[in-house]
Amino acid sequence: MHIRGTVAGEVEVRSVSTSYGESELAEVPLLLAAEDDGERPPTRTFARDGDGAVSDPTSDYETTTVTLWNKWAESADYLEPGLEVLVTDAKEETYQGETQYATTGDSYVVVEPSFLVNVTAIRNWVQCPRLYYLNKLSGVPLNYPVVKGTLVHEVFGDLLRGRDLEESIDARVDERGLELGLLGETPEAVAEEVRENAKAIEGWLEQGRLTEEDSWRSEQLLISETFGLRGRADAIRRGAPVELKTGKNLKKEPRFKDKVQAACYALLLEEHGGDVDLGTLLYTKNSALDRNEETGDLTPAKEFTMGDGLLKFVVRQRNELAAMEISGDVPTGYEGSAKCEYCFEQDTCMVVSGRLDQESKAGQIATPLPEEEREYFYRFYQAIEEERREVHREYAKLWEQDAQERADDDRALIDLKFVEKRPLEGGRWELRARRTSSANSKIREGDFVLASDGHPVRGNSELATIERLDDEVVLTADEPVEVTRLDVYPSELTTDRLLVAMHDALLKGDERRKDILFGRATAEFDEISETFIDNNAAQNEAVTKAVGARDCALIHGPPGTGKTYTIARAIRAMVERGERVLLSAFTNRAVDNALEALLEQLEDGVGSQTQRSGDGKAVSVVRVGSESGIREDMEPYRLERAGDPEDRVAELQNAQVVAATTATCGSRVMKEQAFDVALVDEAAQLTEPGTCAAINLAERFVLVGDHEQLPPVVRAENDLTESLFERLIDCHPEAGVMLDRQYRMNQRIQAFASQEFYDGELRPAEPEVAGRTLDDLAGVSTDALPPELQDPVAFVDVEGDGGQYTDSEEAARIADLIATYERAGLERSEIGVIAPFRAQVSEIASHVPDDVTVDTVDRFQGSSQEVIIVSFTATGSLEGPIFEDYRRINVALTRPKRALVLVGDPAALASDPVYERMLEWART
DNA sequence: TCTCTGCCGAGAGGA
Repeated sequence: MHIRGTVAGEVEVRSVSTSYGESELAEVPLLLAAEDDGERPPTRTFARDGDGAVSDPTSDYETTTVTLWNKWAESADYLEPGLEVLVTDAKEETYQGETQYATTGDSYVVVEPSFLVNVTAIRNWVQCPRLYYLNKLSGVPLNYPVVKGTLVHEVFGDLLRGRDLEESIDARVDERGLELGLLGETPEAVAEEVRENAKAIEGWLEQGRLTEEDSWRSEQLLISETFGLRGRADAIRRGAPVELKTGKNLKKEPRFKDKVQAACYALLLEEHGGDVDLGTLLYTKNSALDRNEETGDLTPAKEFTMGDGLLKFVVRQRNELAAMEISGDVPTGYEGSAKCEYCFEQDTCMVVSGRLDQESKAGQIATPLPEEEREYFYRFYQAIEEERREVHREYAKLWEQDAQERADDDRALIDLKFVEKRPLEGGRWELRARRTSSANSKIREGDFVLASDGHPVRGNSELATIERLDDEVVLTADEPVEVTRLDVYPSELTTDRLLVAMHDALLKGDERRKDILFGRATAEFDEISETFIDNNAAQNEAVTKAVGARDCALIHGPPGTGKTYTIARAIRAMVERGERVLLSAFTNRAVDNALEALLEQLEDGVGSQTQRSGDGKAVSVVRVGSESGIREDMEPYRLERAGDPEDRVAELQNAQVVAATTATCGSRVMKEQAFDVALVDEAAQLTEPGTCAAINLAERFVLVGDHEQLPPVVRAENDLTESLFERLIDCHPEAGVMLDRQYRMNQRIQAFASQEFYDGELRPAEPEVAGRTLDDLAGVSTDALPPELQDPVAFVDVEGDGGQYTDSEEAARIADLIATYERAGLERSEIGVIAPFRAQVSEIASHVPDDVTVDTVDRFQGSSQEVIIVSFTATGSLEGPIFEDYRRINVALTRPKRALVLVGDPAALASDPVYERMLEWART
């Protein structure tokens, strides 16, 4: 039976004499819960909250002792109270009348099984725990061996799927044009080298075909809920893992870390019903010239038998890694037996140790960072790792939640009916399924998802790209899966990049930059006499500061104040001065909006320049990002990654303006780029490390945003919730400018937000704005509206149905209001409805016509409408965290141009002072 | 059950 529980106290380790000799044992007090539903293997579980504390240790729970024998006793060192432990194939014993458990010869002990560890992470960890840590901190830089290795793997996969070798090489090399260009490689030379490696693979494949019909499967993503492992095996041949290595290995035996990697895949396969005792490592750089002296063997393949001992060793290593990650400790390198003098990362290791004043086996060089910087590092390291644990929790939900729960959570589409699988050129597959309901989910076109025939972890599943998602789902994948279900596949990519950005800012960052970030120096500016914007003093000052900033400028742009225009004008001025500019923001949408404004601005700019100097040179602009993320009309500016390396790299390198999300700024390709200025829009929605990803690439930076609107989205409550923008606005008032003229709202609409959030400083830019009403719109007459809707701000009293997250009475009333506006001549597309909860958004959407935009506050940020109707969805009181953040109400109230209607229960709203003031304002 | 976007996925190698 499997035993699962939390460590409930101190672990006792001792030696005992047995009939087999001296044995180690560890006695672990464990808190168990009742048997679960029996769907899974007989496992005893317990309930625990996020901090590892048992949430309700009542009579449902029982404490017992699990004895871990011999090697498993080693794990006792890090079995802190609160850690979760799973013991497979345990035996039950009775001791002094109490039931206890112990490991058997077949047992595995898994620490924190819900913490999914990557196979490659274990490989690094086995090599040296500190190497694992360093890789995490600084990422893998762009270098040729890595790119070549990736290429050979891709070609290998293609060969297994039956693709022609030359066709595969051509296509794969072409796809990596940009990277190869940055590395200064020619396609011919790379293709030749890949061909060399591929020959070794082909030769070996031929051998296999001569002997018997092999059964192959390429690149399968495997997840183990028992061992807490995930990884993607290069190939599986007759049920056993095959790992490809493009490095050289002339020894008889495979390298140990490679064996470890194969052993991880064996464990994964075992959970999926396999019985693996053989692993193959394919060293493709080994050629006929490297004939094995002993055996005379020409093959690059090295087979080895996978003993029980190796598999258990691997699990213990995984445990050690998981325990360290949970505790937040920093590895020193003493945990392993690697020799520092052979290590490629020795220098990096010593510098990191020195700068962060960490203990390390390699020793320290360089002087430590100032204490406040080290404190910052550890604070943000913790915060980012907390985010990572939240991502891990998302993975765990793949098996902890049942299908319906995941669908209700919008994380899965479970209603699919498989239609067909069709082979594509190049050996990949197109999969089609029909949707049988209109259930919504966060899955969208272009996403990477787990496509399965029933269960994302236990069933047959494959990573797939969503090509189309309407009544039918069209996917592409490496292998054919009879898909009936799609699950969101969580990714650690963002957290990885945050960590690297923070590391780079502190350890590679320029001293002056850090003085600014830590408030140790005052921001300086060049004198600029040019006038950039005639009729708006604040905007002109903002552009002047942005252009003249030697360190940074901070532009505070409340709703409707033309920050996008200001950004565009500033970039144009920078470009005209010959500077190279990075334009970034957190979301693709924000990047595209800013880019659109810039393109308009540049058209004007080039025109006027032509008039002035006769030099009408076009400015080259490039948008970096994935096809699915970039808005269609910006597609012509998208940097294509595939193609001739020289051309690709020239396009990027010569671009005067590069636009990309902050996440993309952390990519290997973007990290190779350098800019004079980084301009970050919607900076108040970015975490500090997120902002660093962009500003790390530039000499100076300009942040544009509004910290009175919504903060960054983070999973865990921690230091990431405050933006760098907000912090710098406080500590560098000399660098800040607030845009104080708004071009959006009627004066009456703007009054409350201005008073409440902007100290009354926000004003209409022009009389036309202040006095705008629905009457300005063609065919609309305010007189046709009932008296209560004739004022630009109206309150509609609806008592509500008392529902927690929905209110059908409000929804019905809103449908009436929309009909009323329509009768007065408004187009449906001119009306927007905002609700706090997604459930209420769906409720309202089911009451109103399709062409009325209904969405949550969060998703309305950044856009505006002629008429906005707000559904408060609260009866009696304003309970719930969503109402606590007043920035959300600021966003909702500042979306309309000409009319705002608040719908809700006055009694509920009056229960909070801010909402009460809002009520007064709306009713007068 | 509060709100939620990114990312070409993971992994590719060097003695």
